[in-house]
Amino acid sequence: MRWNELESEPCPVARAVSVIGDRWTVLVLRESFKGATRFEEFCAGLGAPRATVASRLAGLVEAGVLLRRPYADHPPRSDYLLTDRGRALQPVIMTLAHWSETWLAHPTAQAFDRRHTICGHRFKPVVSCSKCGEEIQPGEVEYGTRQKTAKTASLMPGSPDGDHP
Amino acid sequence: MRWNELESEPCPVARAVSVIGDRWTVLVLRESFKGATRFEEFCAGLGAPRATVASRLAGLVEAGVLLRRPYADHPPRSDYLLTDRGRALQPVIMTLAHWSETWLAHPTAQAFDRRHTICGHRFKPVVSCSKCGEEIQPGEVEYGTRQKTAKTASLMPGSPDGDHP
DNA sequence: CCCCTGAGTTCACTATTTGAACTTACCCTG
DNA sequence: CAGGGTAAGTTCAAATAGTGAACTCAGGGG
Repeated sequence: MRWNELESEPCPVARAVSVIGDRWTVLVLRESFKGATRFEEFCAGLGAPRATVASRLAGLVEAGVLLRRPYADHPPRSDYLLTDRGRALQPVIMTLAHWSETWLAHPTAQAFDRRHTICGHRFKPVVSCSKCGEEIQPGEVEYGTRQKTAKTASLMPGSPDGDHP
Repeated sequence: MRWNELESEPCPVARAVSVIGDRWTVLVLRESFKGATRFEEFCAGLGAPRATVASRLAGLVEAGVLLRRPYADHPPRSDYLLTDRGRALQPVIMTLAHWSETWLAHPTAQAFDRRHTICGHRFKPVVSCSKCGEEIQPGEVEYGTRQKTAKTASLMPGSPDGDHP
């Protein structure tokens, strides 16, 4: 199965992956959320080859996540803005960044400095259940269809490395 | 920049991407959360070439997201269990699936059937601020360092496709 | 005129993915 | 005990994608 066939899969995760399941694509989105709009800004923030940046931007535009808006003719210039669909990815990036800060500690790490503009604070994204309102703890989610739930290594001796916070 | 250099970047998103920023890796995790533990289960659920599955499983084990546990010698057999670090990725997969269900409607789509085992209901993952407790709306997050916030296409005329729910 | 910026494209190389077949080792059935 | 099945991978050639550097337009400035 080639990955461009993923977009016609019934599973929502597979279709999401067909849009943003690529290393550079996620980083392009990060730059977008941090305020980048122009080709050169994306190139500078990413350190990826220009051709790669161009192809990822084009893909995100095609997927309706970014909007390419010409802002000058003649030297034809465009910038790239998040659409509603793109902005809706913010929870994904936030939870991903939070996971990384929590579980991938690193000498030169620097937190992402996310601030909630309503209350003005730095925050952690808390994920809760839309039905009961309780915060969802790892292991409290069950995936239907198949009967079994995720099997985990909780009672394993000496799990290598899996022990940060 | 080659992507294996990403793991030593200061940005948490970049380091997260170095671990799970790959199409098949995310789908391997999906299978894990759905209960897969054995090599053949991953192969069957993914439709990816066996070599790719093997390499992604090895990568996730190396990253401490999965634990490879031998369960038989002689025909040497192992299975793959989520570690704490792996289970902590659940919010990422949930918000990703939710984004896809909301914004990538598709004829053959079928919802992921996530159920909160505490209250027993199907739910949507709601992301809120750990400081004020309010649900975070798109556009209410500001990324420090750079002054500007994400620029978006909210007041653009005729945004192509970016208008689903 | 010469160099600079912005937004890409082109090109030669390298690395990774794919799909199919092969391996190893045990179990089961007839 | 030959033949088939299962599990967990490896191996290999061919196709595909990513990399880094250089190049292209179209102006602008000095």
